[in-house]
Amino acid sequence: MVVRKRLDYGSRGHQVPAMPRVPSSARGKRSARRKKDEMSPFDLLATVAGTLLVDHENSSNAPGINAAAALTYARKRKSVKAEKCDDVPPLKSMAVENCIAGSGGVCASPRQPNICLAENSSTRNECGSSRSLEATNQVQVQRPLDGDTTALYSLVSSVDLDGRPPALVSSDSSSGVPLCIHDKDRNTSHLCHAEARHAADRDDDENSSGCTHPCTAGNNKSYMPQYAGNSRIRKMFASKIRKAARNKMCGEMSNKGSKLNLCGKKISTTRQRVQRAMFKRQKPVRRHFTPSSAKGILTEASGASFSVEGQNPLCGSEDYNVKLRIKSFTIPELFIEIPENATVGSLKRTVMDVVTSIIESGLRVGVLLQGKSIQDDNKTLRQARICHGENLENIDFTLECEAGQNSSPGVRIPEEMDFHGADAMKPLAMVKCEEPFSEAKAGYNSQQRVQASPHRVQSEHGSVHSLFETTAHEASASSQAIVPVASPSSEALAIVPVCKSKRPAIGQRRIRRPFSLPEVEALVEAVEQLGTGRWRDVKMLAFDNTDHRTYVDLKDKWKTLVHTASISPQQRRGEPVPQGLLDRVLAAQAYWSQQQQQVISGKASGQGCSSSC
DNA sequence: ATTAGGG
DNA sequence: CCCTAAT
Repeated sequence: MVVRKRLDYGSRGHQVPAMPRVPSSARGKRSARRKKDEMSPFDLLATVAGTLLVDHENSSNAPGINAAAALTYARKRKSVKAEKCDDVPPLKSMAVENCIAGSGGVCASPRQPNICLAENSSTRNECGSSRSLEATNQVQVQRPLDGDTTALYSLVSSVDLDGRPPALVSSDSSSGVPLCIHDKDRNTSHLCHAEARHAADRDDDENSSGCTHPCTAGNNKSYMPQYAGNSRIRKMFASKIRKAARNKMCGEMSNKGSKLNLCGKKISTTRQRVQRAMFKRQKPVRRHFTPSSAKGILTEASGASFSVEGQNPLCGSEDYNVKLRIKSFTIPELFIEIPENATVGSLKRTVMDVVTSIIESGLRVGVLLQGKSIQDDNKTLRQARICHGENLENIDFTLECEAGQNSSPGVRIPEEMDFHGADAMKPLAMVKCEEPFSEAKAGYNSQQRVQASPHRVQSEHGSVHSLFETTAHEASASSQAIVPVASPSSEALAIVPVCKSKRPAIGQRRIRRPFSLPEVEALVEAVEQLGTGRWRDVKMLAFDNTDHRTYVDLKDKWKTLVHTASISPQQRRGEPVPQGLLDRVLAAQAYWSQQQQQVISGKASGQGCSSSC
């Protein structure tokens, strides 16, 4: 293979340095060595002390870190990440919980997982009245009570969570507290309460080792600083969260329909920052993987949930027939991304498509009693303790995804969206992230949302980022944008707050985006010209317009390409890369590494680059 | 902000 | 892809 020699570097006038920057191989190695071998007793002490300090300072808000954990960190510093569980704020774990359609699926969340099952609406009143957007449907339900005469009327005790805003977003940039809207006129507050409890319960159910602190919700502000104060901990925390999220989203959900609540997708702020920065310094585009025009308006449909509106006073009766009426049934929350120039008609169609996809994916109703999901469908109501005399303060109904994840075509997770891709113009449903329920519990000022004007439509160019930011769990910040969503009867459900968070969300792994062949080709070509070690230039040369490929990504990709090229074809995985390309990779790698060697040797001998110049 | 490397 | 040390 002939390695392409220095060529004309085009407009940029790049000169391939005869002496490429010395890749101080020693640099990395040194650091690595240090990391592993130089941990001194001081490190341990410092670690412990620091951890304890942090713990102490935030003990009231973040019960997560404890002395034991600190010790653990100290002992296994290298695996601190794994230990971070304790630091996982309930908020994080919650967010994770609510994803329904795993990756690629739609995460809808019945923010108000309550259905108002009303028995002739005689007893119930407020519950559905406010939010019912859809037609009222009468449903006859037979409820065999296991031969027991226990009445079902207690079902009513369920929740009236309607007051809850579809999106728990704080509009106050100063507070990182997710809000639960309290509707003054309706006692929606308990909704938050109930959900917070659910969170806790779920935590327990899932053995989230020690990560059960849903109650810290009451004080987000105080709890956030904890992470801000210690970047290391924060990162570990983020990492932990990410992993938990990943596991939950992909694992849990596929098996048993998970709650249709929200999908906790967070975004790596750091990355965002980086990418944004790169965006700024964009230079003339050389490649065209990404049409830069595909920006769109992000719209969020309202979440769905219902409340049991009625109850069946069958107590003591032998009549097992229960007449229930679901007064309100809306689809779960979802995000839709659609070009600004799309027509209203297309918007409607898009919404319809998304809704359809959700429905087609299969939905089923889940029942939560005391925050715990009742999985066994064969249980009688009595066995499930859904009967008179039991603690029925909170029975929630949720929409659960019947099918596995990928069941919602065209729906993607926000982070994953490639706005530049060929399909960029296709409207996509997006996952909406919500704040942890537990957070909702904390009293917050509902006014914020109420004040929001229902006709604001976010359409600025930064919408993409905004959306991402919105989905970030850290939704602490921000301004909200309210997007009107088709809502016949107006009222709250129609208003979806979109939060724009300035603060980067911590820890959200980017979605995997395998390099396409054209991208690989572009990379190879660029490296052939520029060499290894000049990733920023490579980025500018071949991926300047591709936001999601950072120079680090390119470097990593090159690394994998080199590796791929050096192993047998049988061992290769993923989309096969043409051997020809791989050959070029090896050739370029060999050439440039040689160049670097020369530079190094030149330096070492103090000869400058005489040998190669 | 970049680069190099380990994970 | 992520995380980090060293530049």
